[in-house]
Amino acid sequence: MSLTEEANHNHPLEHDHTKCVSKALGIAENLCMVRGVQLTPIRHQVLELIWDSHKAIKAYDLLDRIKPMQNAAKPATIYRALDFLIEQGLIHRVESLNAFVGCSCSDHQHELLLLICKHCNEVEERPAPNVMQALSQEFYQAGFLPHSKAIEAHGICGKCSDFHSIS
Amino acid sequence: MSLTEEANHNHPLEHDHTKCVSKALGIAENLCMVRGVQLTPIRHQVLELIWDSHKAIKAYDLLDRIKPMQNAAKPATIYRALDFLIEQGLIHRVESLNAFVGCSCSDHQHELLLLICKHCNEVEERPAPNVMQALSQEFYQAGFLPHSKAIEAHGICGKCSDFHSIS
DNA sequence: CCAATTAATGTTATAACATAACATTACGTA
DNA sequence: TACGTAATGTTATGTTATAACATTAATTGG
Repeated sequence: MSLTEEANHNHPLEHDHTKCVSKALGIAENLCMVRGVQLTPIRHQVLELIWDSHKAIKAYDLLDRIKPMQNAAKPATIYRALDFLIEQGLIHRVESLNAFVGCSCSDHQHELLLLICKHCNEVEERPAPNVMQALSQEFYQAGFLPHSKAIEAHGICGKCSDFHSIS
Repeated sequence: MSLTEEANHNHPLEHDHTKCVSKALGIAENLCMVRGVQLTPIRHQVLELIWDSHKAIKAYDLLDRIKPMQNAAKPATIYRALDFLIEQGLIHRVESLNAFVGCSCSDHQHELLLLICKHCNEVEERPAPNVMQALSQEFYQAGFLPHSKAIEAHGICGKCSDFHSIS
C-alpha cells in the first residue's frame, strides 16, 4: 500500500516547502560537486521526488512518479538511485516502513532519530545527542562496536496532536 | 539470502543453550496460560525454531524448517504464528533484517535495544534504561507521543571482537 | 583526439518478503 | 447438538528488492 494512502493528513501552510526543497537540492548539488560524484538527472529527479514531502515514500511509488519523466525506468533504476543517495547521506531508509525520506541535515555529521507520525505520515529527523551519548555508553558496556544504528519511533507528531486538540 | 549463510560464525560452548530454550519456552507456556491464549503446536514449534539460536531467522527459513513437522505449512502459517508471538511479546521483529528473534525478557516490561552482530549474526537484547530515558525526553521536547520505538544497531559483538583478538 | 577504462543506465528475469480472501476444521459453550 | 469463534488450510497475488548481462555515457591517459 502506498504510505500516503493510509495516513494522508497534511499540514498545509505550516511552512514554505519550496524552501526545504531548494535547500536540500542545493546542498545535494554542492556535496556531490565537492565529492566528485555525479548527481545525474535520474538521481536528481529521485531526490526531488523524495523531497516532494516530508513523508517517507516507497520505491515503487517513486517508480510510478518518475515514469513520466523517465520512460525506461524500472525497479533497478530507482534502487540504484536510492543506493547512491543513501551512500551520499542525502536520504534515509526508514527500515520499519521500507520507505525513504530526505535527510534534512546531510551537510553535517549526524546520528539519527526518526520520529514517524502515524497520522500525517511525516518523518522528523532529530540529532538527539543525549540519546546518542547514552547509546554509546550502552555499546561500550556491552563490548559492542557499532557500525550503524537506527532509532525509529512511531507515534503522533506534535503538529498532529496540536491539530487534534484545537479542532 | 539466509542470514545464517552470510554471517555464520558460531560461539560454541559459550553457554548452555538448552537452558535458554527451556526457559523461553517455559515462560511462553506460562504467559499464554495466564493470558488465556493458545500456544498451539504450530506456534510452539515456530517459537522453538526461533529459539534454536540467538540469531535472527527469516520467515521463509522458518517455513523450510517447519515443513518436516507441518507438511501443510505455507507462508501464511508462519506469518500468523509470528504475528501471534509478536503480539504476545515473545519474539521481536528485527526491522533492518526482515527477520525474527526470540525475546529474552518476555516476562517483564521492557523497551528494546537490539545489538546485531555482523560477524556471528547473533542479536543481543538490552534494556538500556538510560537510552530509553533520554529518548523519552527527546519525545517530550519534540511534542511527540510515541506508540512504539525500536533501536537497532549493527556492528561487532563483544564475543566476536574477543574472538578476533585472541585468535 | 581517440582508445581504453570506468560509471551509469537499460533490460529481462526472478528472488525474497508478505498479505488477501475464502474454505475448512477444531473446540468451547449455550 | 447447533452455534459461534479461533485456528488452520489453501490458492492466489501483491509488494519489495536484486542478479545478471547488455548498452550507453563520461573520464582519462596516451
